[in-house]
Amino acid sequence: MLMYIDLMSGARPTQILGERLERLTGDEASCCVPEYRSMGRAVRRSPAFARSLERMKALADTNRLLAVTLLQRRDELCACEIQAATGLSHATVSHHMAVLADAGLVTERREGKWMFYRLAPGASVVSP
Amino acid sequence: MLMYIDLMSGARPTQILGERLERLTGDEASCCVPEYRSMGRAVRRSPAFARSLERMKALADTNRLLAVTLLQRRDELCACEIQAATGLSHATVSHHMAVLADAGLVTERREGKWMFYRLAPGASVVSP
DNA sequence: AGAATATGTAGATGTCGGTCGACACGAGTG
DNA sequence: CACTCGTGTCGACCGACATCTACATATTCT
Repeated sequence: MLMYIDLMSGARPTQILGERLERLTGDEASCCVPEYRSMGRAVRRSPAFARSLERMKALADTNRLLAVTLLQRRDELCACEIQAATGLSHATVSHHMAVLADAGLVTERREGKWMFYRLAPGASVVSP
Repeated sequence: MLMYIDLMSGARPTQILGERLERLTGDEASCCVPEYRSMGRAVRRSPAFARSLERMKALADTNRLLAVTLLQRRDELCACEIQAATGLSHATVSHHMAVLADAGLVTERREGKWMFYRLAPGASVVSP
């Protein structure tokens, strides 16, 4: 079971290793050219980069990853069920689900007193 | 451009929503059944869960995600190039690349004084 | 209306980890 | 051998965030 996560949609894996190695063996004393500085800034400025980072941060927590994993099995869960599965206080669960929702990984649906969560379509799980 | 990240390979997305809703509308006062507690513990104990969490944590940092993104374009980079791109001290770069290597996302190759990094085959990037 | 339940919000606190400086080590070079 | 350069390791600092308690809000039921 795999999870798709988009990571820099605009990136193109150009293979210019030869050019770099040529520069390395040149007469330059150091391989740390300032070109890499601007390249790093350009990547960091990209909105796709910020979005990918936000999703990674959202999934880089034990309880949030647990919630997402459980949402893969039961396709919808209410907040109190997630609270039971994680053993956290309801306040912490509310915080975690808000983080997942802000990252676009889960969708919220209110039904009376209950709050139901689903995996967002963009974060859907596919079996290979 | 997508990145494959395995997330709980043993999970099977069974659809027992009807069963759960039936229990919700039953005579039980609360929907928070202790069954979810044991399910949460079972998922957390899984080695696949720990591995997925480790990878997510490894990618949930600005500079590490930047390094991985750059490794998608230039398929190999040395440590000093990553240092130039991130603007960090060499100590911090060394720490970050060790985290990525421990997570199985990059491979290290030593060549004299230089340390070269690549994306690990398991973390390869595929275009849809 | 009042009580009980489910969830959201605010503030406080404690811990994790990102960061750097200092030192060590190995490799190439004069 | 002495020196420089690239990198790894250790210790400390500090900001971010996960967590809780307490209170607030909304909904359902009596």
